[in-house]
Amino acid sequence: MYSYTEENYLKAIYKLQEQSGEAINTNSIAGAMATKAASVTDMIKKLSDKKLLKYQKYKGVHLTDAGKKIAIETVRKHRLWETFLHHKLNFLWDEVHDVAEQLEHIQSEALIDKLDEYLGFPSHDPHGDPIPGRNGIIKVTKLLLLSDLETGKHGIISGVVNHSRLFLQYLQKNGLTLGRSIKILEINAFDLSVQIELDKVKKIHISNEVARNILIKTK
Amino acid sequence: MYSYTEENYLKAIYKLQEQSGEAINTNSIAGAMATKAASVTDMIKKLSDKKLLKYQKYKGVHLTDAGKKIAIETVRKHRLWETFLHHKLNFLWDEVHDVAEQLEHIQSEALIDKLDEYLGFPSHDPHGDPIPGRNGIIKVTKLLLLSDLETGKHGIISGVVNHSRLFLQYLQKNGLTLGRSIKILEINAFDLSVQIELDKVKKIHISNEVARNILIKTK
DNA sequence: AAATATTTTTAGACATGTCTAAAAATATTT
DNA sequence: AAATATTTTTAGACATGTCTAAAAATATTT
Repeated sequence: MYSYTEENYLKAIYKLQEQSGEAINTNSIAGAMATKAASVTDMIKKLSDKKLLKYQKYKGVHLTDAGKKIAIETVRKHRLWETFLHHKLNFLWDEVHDVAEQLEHIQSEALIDKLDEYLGFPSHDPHGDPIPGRNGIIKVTKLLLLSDLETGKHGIISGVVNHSRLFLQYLQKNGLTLGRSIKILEINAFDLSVQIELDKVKKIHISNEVARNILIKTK
Repeated sequence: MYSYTEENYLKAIYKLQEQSGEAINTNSIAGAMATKAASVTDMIKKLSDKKLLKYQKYKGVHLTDAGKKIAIETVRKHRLWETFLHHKLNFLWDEVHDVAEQLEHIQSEALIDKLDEYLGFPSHDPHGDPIPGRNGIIKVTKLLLLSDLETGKHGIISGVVNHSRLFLQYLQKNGLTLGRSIKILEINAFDLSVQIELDKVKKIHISNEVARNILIKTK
């Protein structure tokens, strides 16, 4: 149907669009795709010809419904595969992305449906990101940044902002994994670092930089 | 490392080589790859430059050790994925090939090793074909064609020659699946069709055409 | 508003893999 | 062995996706 490259462009544009809400410019796509602006312009024309996005020269781009559908399907596949790799094959949560980046392009609806069922129709991937349903609907849970919680508040670690391996490994090492309960003990007024209680027993001190990248579900 | 296309050529040449033992000519590769002889010549040159095969103009081709290694790795991946699809995702044995054809090109040694372990280091795929080990060694079991068994002989259905969906579906429908025990009751001298006893209870009549495509392990 | 900086597009090139049509080499028939 | 048939290769083209360098458009500074 669509090439790997096309799917990757659509996915990248979709993610940029979700963040900014506005038309996406050539350079930001080039950044996301690790390619050159000239290449982006070329590809944009192709995707525009295929009615997957709307394009006005020099004005940026936004996905059509058809383009968005493909982007979401690709995200769905990616997150289902990540879940498989983590839950079934025991990959660590910082190891799943690169392989899923390949697996997401396998073309077989039956495969994805059966995988979904095999995994028990998971709602979230190993990083806490929601997995779109086969209908393309994404159930978004309202999460707060740990850095935005006040002293005394508590909640459950439910996602990450930064997805880099370095950050994920740091969290893993310090037991700051999905599902852990946390409580804010003290916020340092000087550097905004936070003292937290993990799982009602362990005390941990984290920087504001870290706190700004952890998503918490409060009840 | 190597492109999908390169891996597919190497796999095709490997399989032709296993069958014939001799140098493989351009046309037979074109047939196996469903492409034109001119395209094969082009690709052969590239693979030859990369030292994956030996090539003499007009004389045909045979794989080097390096080429054979890649071919076997690709076969290993293909058969492990087929096993996964069948055993874990409940694909029928005639449904696994096409998806595995895509999955075999995913590049991650860790993935394949973990998949192998997850599946319990299977020795054979859903069609009874041996799965090469990570060291590239293929354990070949000596099997006989059902059509070559004499009256009164018995054994276990352990493989198929023809891998077409039509044939696999026929076998499935008639209960002629891997692991079933069979005994030759009578061979029709006229058309060489065979009356067999399946699992010591059911009597089935199959044509010689079918018998020539079922592999039996005799003790 | 003119000058300058930045972003985006265009033009032309290249790599990979494919093809058709014609030429060359090899195999088979007479 | 010459004629014919078949197989293989070559030449030149095309599609996809990428790039560099230059041109064009837009945004920002003065």
